[in-house]
Amino acid sequence: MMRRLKRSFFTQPSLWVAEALLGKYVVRKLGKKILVGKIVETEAYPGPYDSASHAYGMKRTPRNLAEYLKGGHVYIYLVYGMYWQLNIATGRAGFPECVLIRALEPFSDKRHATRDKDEKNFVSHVPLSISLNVANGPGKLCRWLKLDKSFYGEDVATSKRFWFEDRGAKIRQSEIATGPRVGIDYAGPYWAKKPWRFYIRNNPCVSR
DNA sequence: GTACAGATTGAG
DNA sequence: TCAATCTGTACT
Repeated sequence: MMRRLKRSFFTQPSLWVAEALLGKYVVRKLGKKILVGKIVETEAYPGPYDSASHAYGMKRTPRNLAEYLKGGHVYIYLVYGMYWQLNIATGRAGFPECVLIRALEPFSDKRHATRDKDEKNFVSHVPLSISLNVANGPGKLCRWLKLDKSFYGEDVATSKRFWFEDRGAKIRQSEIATGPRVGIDYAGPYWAKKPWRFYIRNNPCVSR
Protein backbone atom coordinates (compact mmCIF):
# COMPACT_ATOMS: atom_id res chain seq x y z
CA MET A 1 0.00 0.00 0.00
CA MET A 2 1.49 3.23 -1.20
CA ARG A 3 -0.32 6.47 -1.23
CA ARG A 4 0.87 9.90 -2.03
CA LEU A 5 0.55 12.42 0.78
CA LYS A 6 -1.93 15.02 -0.32
CA ARG A 7 -2.55 18.64 0.45
CA SER A 8 -4.60 17.99 3.56
CA PHE A 9 -1.58 16.32 5.18
CA PHE A 10 0.61 19.38 4.73
CA THR A 11 -1.96 21.99 5.72
CA GLN A 12 -1.83 20.64 9.28
CA PRO A 13 0.31 22.53 11.83
CA SER A 14 4.07 22.03 11.44
CA LEU A 15 4.46 20.38 14.84
CA TRP A 16 2.00 17.70 13.76
CA VAL A 17 3.50 17.35 10.27
CA ALA A 18 7.06 17.08 11.59
CA GLU A 19 6.14 14.11 13.76
CA ALA A 20 3.76 12.54 11.23
CA LEU A 21 6.46 12.59 8.52
CA LEU A 22 8.64 10.15 10.45
CA GLY A 23 8.42 6.81 8.67
CA LYS A 24 6.95 8.36 5.54
CA TYR A 25 8.88 8.35 2.26
CA VAL A 26 10.39 10.98 0.03
CA VAL A 27 10.26 10.12 -3.66
CA ARG A 28 12.42 11.86 -6.25
CA LYS A 29 12.01 11.09 -9.92
CA LEU A 30 15.19 11.70 -11.89
CA GLY A 31 14.49 10.81 -15.49
CA LYS A 32 14.20 7.03 -15.53
CA LYS A 33 15.64 6.68 -12.06
CA ILE A 34 13.66 6.93 -8.84
CA LEU A 35 15.25 7.66 -5.48
CA VAL A 36 13.30 6.79 -2.35
CA GLY A 37 14.19 7.54 1.24
CA LYS A 38 12.46 6.96 4.55
CA ILE A 39 12.23 10.10 6.66
CA VAL A 40 13.95 9.52 10.00
CA GLU A 41 14.55 13.05 11.30
CA THR A 42 12.69 16.38 11.06
CA GLU A 43 12.41 19.74 12.78
CA ALA A 44 9.40 22.04 13.15
CA TYR A 45 9.55 25.80 12.74
CA PRO A 46 5.99 26.52 13.80
CA GLY A 47 5.52 30.23 13.33
CA PRO A 48 6.49 33.89 13.36
CA TYR A 49 6.71 34.01 17.14
CA ASP A 50 9.62 31.53 17.04
CA SER A 51 12.85 33.54 16.96
CA ALA A 52 14.64 30.64 15.27
CA SER A 53 12.33 31.01 12.26
CA HIS A 54 13.42 32.81 9.13
CA ALA A 55 10.00 34.44 9.25
CA TYR A 56 10.33 35.65 12.84
CA GLY A 57 7.99 38.56 13.41
CA MET A 58 6.33 37.92 10.02
CA LYS A 59 9.49 39.14 8.30
CA ARG A 60 9.28 38.71 4.55
CA THR A 61 12.34 38.54 2.33
CA PRO A 62 12.74 37.17 -1.20
CA ARG A 63 14.36 34.11 0.33
CA ASN A 64 11.65 33.11 2.80
CA LEU A 65 8.57 33.87 0.67
CA ALA A 66 7.85 30.16 0.14
CA GLU A 67 7.28 29.78 3.89
CA TYR A 68 4.12 31.85 3.43
CA LEU A 69 2.66 29.52 0.80
CA LYS A 70 0.04 26.98 1.81
CA GLY A 71 1.17 23.61 3.11
CA GLY A 72 2.95 21.37 0.61
CA HIS A 73 5.23 23.89 -1.06
CA VAL A 74 9.00 23.47 -0.96
CA TYR A 75 11.04 26.07 0.89
CA ILE A 76 14.66 25.39 -0.04
CA TYR A 77 17.61 27.64 0.70
CA LEU A 78 21.38 27.58 0.90
CA VAL A 79 23.45 27.60 4.10
CA TYR A 80 27.19 27.97 4.50
CA GLY A 81 27.33 28.97 0.85
CA MET A 82 27.18 25.34 -0.20
CA TYR A 83 24.47 23.23 1.44
CA TRP A 84 20.79 23.19 0.47
CA GLN A 85 18.20 22.73 3.21
CA LEU A 86 14.88 21.12 2.34
CA ASN A 87 11.83 22.50 4.11
CA ILE A 88 8.14 21.97 3.39
CA ALA A 89 5.72 24.78 4.14
CA THR A 90 2.86 23.67 6.35
CA GLY A 91 -0.42 25.13 7.53
CA ARG A 92 -2.44 27.73 5.70
CA ALA A 93 -1.35 30.32 3.16
CA GLY A 94 -0.13 33.59 4.69
CA PHE A 95 1.08 32.04 7.93
CA PRO A 96 4.81 31.16 7.87
CA GLU A 97 5.56 27.74 9.28
CA CYS A 98 7.51 24.82 7.92
CA VAL A 99 9.21 21.51 8.56
CA LEU A 100 12.90 20.90 7.91
CA ILE A 101 13.70 17.41 6.62
CA ARG A 102 17.00 16.51 8.30
CA ALA A 103 17.75 12.89 7.45
CA LEU A 104 16.65 9.96 5.31
CA GLU A 105 17.27 6.27 5.28
CA PRO A 106 17.89 5.36 1.64
CA PHE A 107 15.42 2.76 0.53
CA SER A 108 15.51 0.10 -2.12
CA ASP A 109 12.46 -1.73 -3.42
CA LYS A 110 14.71 -4.50 -4.57
CA ARG A 111 15.66 -6.39 -1.46
CA HIS A 112 18.34 -8.88 -2.33
CA ALA A 113 17.87 -12.41 -1.09
CA THR A 114 21.18 -14.11 -0.35
CA ARG A 115 22.43 -17.02 1.67
CA ASP A 116 23.42 -16.30 5.24
CA LYS A 117 26.77 -17.36 6.74
CA ASP A 118 25.80 -20.99 7.12
CA GLU A 119 24.38 -20.99 3.60
CA LYS A 120 21.27 -22.64 4.93
CA ASN A 121 18.80 -19.82 4.94
CA PHE A 122 18.05 -16.89 2.75
CA VAL A 123 18.22 -13.44 4.31
CA SER A 124 16.87 -10.17 2.97
CA HIS A 125 19.05 -7.10 2.97
CA VAL A 126 19.40 -3.72 1.33
CA PRO A 127 21.94 -3.86 -1.51
CA LEU A 128 25.38 -2.72 -0.44
CA SER A 129 25.32 -0.16 -3.24
CA ILE A 130 22.86 1.82 -1.11
CA SER A 131 24.93 3.55 1.54
CA LEU A 132 23.38 4.45 4.87
CA ASN A 133 25.51 7.59 4.90
CA VAL A 134 24.39 9.43 1.79
CA ALA A 135 21.42 11.24 3.31
CA ASN A 136 22.10 11.33 7.06
CA GLY A 137 22.14 15.13 7.28
CA PRO A 138 20.09 18.00 5.84
CA GLY A 139 22.76 19.09 3.36
CA LYS A 140 23.62 15.56 2.34
CA LEU A 141 20.07 14.52 1.62
CA CYS A 142 19.64 17.44 -0.79
CA ARG A 143 22.86 16.47 -2.53
CA TRP A 144 21.69 12.86 -2.80
CA LEU A 145 18.24 13.77 -4.12
CA LYS A 146 19.68 16.43 -6.44
CA LEU A 147 17.48 19.14 -4.94
CA ASP A 148 18.43 22.76 -5.48
CA LYS A 149 16.98 26.21 -6.07
CA SER A 150 14.99 24.93 -9.05
CA PHE A 151 12.67 23.27 -6.51
CA TYR A 152 11.93 26.53 -4.73
CA GLY A 153 8.13 26.73 -4.38
CA GLU A 154 7.58 23.26 -5.90
CA ASP A 155 4.22 21.82 -4.84
CA VAL A 156 4.76 18.29 -3.52
CA ALA A 157 1.01 17.65 -3.69
CA THR A 158 1.14 17.86 -7.50
CA SER A 159 4.81 17.68 -8.58
CA LYS A 160 5.82 14.98 -11.05
CA ARG A 161 9.44 14.93 -9.90
CA PHE A 162 9.24 15.18 -6.12
CA TRP A 163 6.61 13.98 -3.64
CA PHE A 164 5.93 12.12 -0.39
CA GLU A 165 4.35 8.72 0.18
CA ASP A 166 2.84 6.70 2.97
CA ARG A 167 3.93 3.11 2.39
CA GLY A 168 1.96 1.72 5.28
CA ALA A 169 4.74 1.60 7.86
CA LYS A 170 3.58 2.42 11.35
CA ILE A 171 5.93 4.16 13.75
CA ARG A 172 5.16 3.44 17.36
CA GLN A 173 5.09 6.38 19.74
CA SER A 174 7.85 4.70 21.77
CA GLU A 175 10.13 4.81 18.70
CA ILE A 176 9.84 8.59 18.40
CA ALA A 177 12.38 10.74 20.20
CA THR A 178 12.46 14.52 20.49
CA GLY A 179 15.11 17.07 21.33
CA PRO A 180 16.17 20.67 20.79
CA ARG A 181 16.62 21.84 17.20
CA VAL A 182 20.14 21.91 15.82
CA GLY A 183 22.22 25.02 15.24
CA ILE A 184 19.82 27.71 16.39
CA ASP A 185 21.47 28.96 19.57
CA TYR A 186 21.16 32.49 18.19
CA ALA A 187 17.42 32.20 18.90
CA GLY A 188 18.08 32.41 22.65
CA PRO A 189 17.59 29.69 25.27
CA TYR A 190 13.80 29.85 25.39
CA TRP A 191 13.28 28.92 21.73
CA ALA A 192 16.49 26.92 21.31
CA LYS A 193 15.40 24.54 24.06
CA LYS A 194 12.02 23.70 22.55
CA PRO A 195 11.93 19.95 21.77
CA TRP A 196 10.92 20.45 18.17
CA ARG A 197 13.39 18.06 16.60
CA PHE A 198 11.82 14.65 15.95
CA TYR A 199 13.68 11.48 15.06
CA ILE A 200 13.34 7.72 15.02
CA ARG A 201 15.11 6.28 18.03
CA ASN A 202 18.15 4.12 17.25
CA ASN A 203 17.89 4.63 13.52
CA PRO A 204 21.41 4.56 11.99
CA CYS A 205 20.67 7.40 9.57
CA VAL A 206 19.80 10.09 12.11
CA SER A 207 22.33 12.96 11.90
CA ARG A 208 25.24 13.55 14.34
C1' DG B 1 28.57 47.38 -4.08
C1' DT B 2 30.06 44.27 -0.34
C1' DA B 3 30.62 42.31 4.37
C1' DC B 4 29.43 38.28 6.45
C1' DA B 5 26.59 34.80 8.50
C1' DG B 6 25.28 30.38 8.29
C1' DA B 7 18.83 25.20 10.34
C1' DT B 8 26.83 21.96 7.96
C1' DT B 9 30.17 18.69 7.00
C1' DG B 10 34.01 15.70 7.32
C1' DA B 11 38.55 15.21 8.80
C1' DG B 12 41.49 14.49 12.87
C1' DT C 1 36.40 18.68 18.84
C1' DC C 2 37.04 22.12 15.30
C1' DA C 3 37.85 24.79 11.22
C1' DA C 4 37.25 24.98 6.11
C1' DT C 5 34.09 26.45 3.03
C1' DC C 6 31.65 30.14 -0.30
C1' DT C 7 27.47 32.16 -2.08
C1' DG C 8 23.07 34.39 -1.40
C1' DT C 9 21.32 37.58 1.58
C1' DA C 10 20.68 41.68 3.68
C1' DC C 11 22.72 45.28 4.70
C1' DT C 12 25.20 50.04 3.62
